Amino acid sequence: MAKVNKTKYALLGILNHTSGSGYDIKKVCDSSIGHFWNENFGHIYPVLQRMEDEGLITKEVQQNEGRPAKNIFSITEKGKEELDKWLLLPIEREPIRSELLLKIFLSRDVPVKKIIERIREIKSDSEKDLIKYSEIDGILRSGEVKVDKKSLVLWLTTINYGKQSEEAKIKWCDETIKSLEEIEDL
Amino acid sequence: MAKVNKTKYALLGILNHTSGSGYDIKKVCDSSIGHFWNENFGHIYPVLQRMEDEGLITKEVQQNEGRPAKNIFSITEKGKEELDKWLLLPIEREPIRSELLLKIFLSRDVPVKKIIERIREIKSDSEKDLIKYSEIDGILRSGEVKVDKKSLVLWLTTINYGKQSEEAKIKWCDETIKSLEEIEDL
DNA sequence: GTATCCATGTAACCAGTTACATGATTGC
DNA sequence: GCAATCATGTAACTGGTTACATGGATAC
Repeated sequence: MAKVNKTKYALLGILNHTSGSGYDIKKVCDSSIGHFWNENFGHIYPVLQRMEDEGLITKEVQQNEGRPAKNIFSITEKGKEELDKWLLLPIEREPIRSELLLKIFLSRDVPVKKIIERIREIKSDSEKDLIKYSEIDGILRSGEVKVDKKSLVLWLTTINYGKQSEEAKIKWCDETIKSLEEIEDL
Repeated sequence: MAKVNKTKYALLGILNHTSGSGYDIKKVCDSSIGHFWNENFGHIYPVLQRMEDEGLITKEVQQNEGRPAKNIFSITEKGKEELDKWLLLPIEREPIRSELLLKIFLSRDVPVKKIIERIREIKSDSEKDLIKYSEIDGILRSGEVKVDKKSLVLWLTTINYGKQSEEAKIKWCDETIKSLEEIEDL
């Protein structure tokens, strides 16, 4: 079984929400879903092209004064069907690759002090992320963002996922530093 | 900046612990570090070849009666240096791509009941994983596995990471199911 | 007699990344 | 004057996956 192109579904899903250009999609990826999804232009444009060829989306050129023309893409019925089908498919357990855990696992010959330093950095990053999540949560709950109730709930759950993950990571950092300090003389 | 080949360092790290064949390495990947790292033969063999060419490892053919010959690889001084250098480098924040969160985020048109079903599956998977982690933890603590004290502590922290993550995920599932039940009529 | 393990490797393929090219406009 | 934003795209590349090929040994 060949690897599924998930970019396709991500773009389809974003266009299902609002029609837009490749550039617009990239903005959504960087802002709204940046905490769990990323895309880059080098992939977005060719995939949009392919999707148009497959009839999943349609292109409409929009002229703008003083600005470059935009290719506005919209999802078709066929595209909508394909998206819905994918959304109902079980979530694939993708193989994990954690550089952090690999490094820890292999750090027998690294001085314990250095490892602790590294973990402290990780913890500090997580703390910053946690604050960011709280901020996004606040913005979403403030009502500033115009969005239907159901989507709002769904979006909040993705933020909550981030929060839970970071909290767990911080707890792990604390516990790890503690056990490392106990063997610091080794 | 080109993407770094992490397989290289994973293999180097494993060989730094014990010399062995590609087949042996694959076994380590599937068992000891399977919960946070994966490799496949189609990548292991060519990378080992390349590493030998670069002088990071050496090959020795080992003949065995009644079994296929094995290529036993050992890390060289140069390889050890490169590994140590990498281990001290800050951990790269790799872009995350969570199919779970993407699907949730895009599920506006999916019936809430279906989403809840899906989350229950996720929760059940996490519960199973949690049990597995506890089992591995037990084995490591039992003293059955022959390993130096420092490595043992490091390995236990990777297991603990898994535990914390799964616990956080379970908590998220519960909270998510609860908020979805509140909007089930939408 | 059949499945699994041992053991190595190649070929085809695809997803995704980075760098480059182009050029106008707006804000500081 | 400079940086950032708007906007689209291509080319080169690499990392990693899957499928295929081979074949003996062992366990049930």
